[in-house]
Amino acid sequence: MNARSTVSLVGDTGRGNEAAILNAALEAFGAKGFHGASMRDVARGAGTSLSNLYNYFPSKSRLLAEVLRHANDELVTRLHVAVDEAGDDAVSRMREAVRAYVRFVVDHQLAMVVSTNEVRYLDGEDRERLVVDRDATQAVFEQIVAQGAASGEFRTPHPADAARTVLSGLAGVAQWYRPDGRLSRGQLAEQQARYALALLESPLAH
Amino acid sequence: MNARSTVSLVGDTGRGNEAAILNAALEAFGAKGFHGASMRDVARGAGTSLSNLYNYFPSKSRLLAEVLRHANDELVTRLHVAVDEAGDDAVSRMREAVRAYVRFVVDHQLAMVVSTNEVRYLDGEDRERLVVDRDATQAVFEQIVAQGAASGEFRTPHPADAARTVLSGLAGVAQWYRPDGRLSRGQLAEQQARYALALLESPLAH
DNA sequence: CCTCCACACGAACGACTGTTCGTATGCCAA
DNA sequence: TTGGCATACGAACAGTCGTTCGTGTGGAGG
Repeated sequence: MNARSTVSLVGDTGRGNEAAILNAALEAFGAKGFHGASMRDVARGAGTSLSNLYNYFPSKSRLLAEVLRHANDELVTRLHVAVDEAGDDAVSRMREAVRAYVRFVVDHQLAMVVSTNEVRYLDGEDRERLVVDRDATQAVFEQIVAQGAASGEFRTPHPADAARTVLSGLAGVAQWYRPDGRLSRGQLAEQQARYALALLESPLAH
Repeated sequence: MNARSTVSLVGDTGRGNEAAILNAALEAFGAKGFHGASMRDVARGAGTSLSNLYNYFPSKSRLLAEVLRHANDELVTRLHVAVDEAGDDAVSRMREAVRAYVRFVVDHQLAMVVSTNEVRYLDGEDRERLVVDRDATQAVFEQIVAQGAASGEFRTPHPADAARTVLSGLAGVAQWYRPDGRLSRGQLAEQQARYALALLESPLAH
């Protein structure tokens, strides 16, 4: 079945066409890249006029920043819910964190791709804010790995480096995943969880 | 020490300013992205005139294609040398392949970043040719993992998927590596090799 | 000497870019 | 009714884009 979710990243915000513009911007930036997509592309996708975009966002780069912020918020929320609902041991928590991450990639692949590929076009405050938000994601994984290293559940040295490598691999999933692929959403999540636990040298995981 | 190599990706090609143009294009595309960088940027970086670029490359996208082809050629060459010089067992071959890959990332980080981030702006024959070339890289890793799975050196199921995950993680290194980081080139290569072997569930590796 | 070819340049073209301006509509509060 | 505010639009601006054109130079081969 493996159908791609058609749920938009941004739900209604209560401000006229704001959500439509944000989702259209995500589509445009995802399809053509930040500099390859024009504000006219975004307006067309949102079903509104070019000049009306500037009633919501003061510039193109700020529009990108808002798109990325919405994407990261959704990811962080999902991660915290998943980890909170997991057991107390590091293996369980890591497994659930990876599962949640992969499910986000499958549900909002475009958002993930844009997040990793276009973030470098931000500058100034917008960039700093997003870096801080992204560090929060990394901290979730780092803390779990540190816990597992302390308890003996993970035997990998340099927990912080290992956590980053796991995250790097997960982000990579968005680059090659195809909704019509061989594995279902759940199977992919399970497989990635196994890879992560193996990389962390968890003796009991397999 | 960790000094970044200052060796250019493309050596002299025997055709006037060709190498300078290719290297300048790599710098420009890496700094601003394919659509963010202009042909005028490339010309300035190469120390030549805008119109002269078209004596060497018929279009901007073809210029990108040639840059990516040079980068991939260098990577594939290094990989084959490393694997050929390794022992016969899969663990040794994988370790050397990962080491060579990481060393390429360190030596030519910009080329690696551009390869992963800008390849999607190619289309038509240029894109197809690069996909074929990239499959050759993947095949090197897939074959090693398959060998190790058959011999029992690797216990991971679905060798092809595992190989892609390893490669995906290695490509990710280029996104976060900094020459002034804590680890030396050799230490980073060693660490990534350990991660790869652990992910492949190699019982003897650690 | 002459021709050819590789290499180099400045100027220009039409298309497209992000952004601004002036204006209009309709709704809510006073 | 009046005023203000959020939302919406078309037209226009100044700048940049990739690409082409015409021209020029200098060395190699006949």
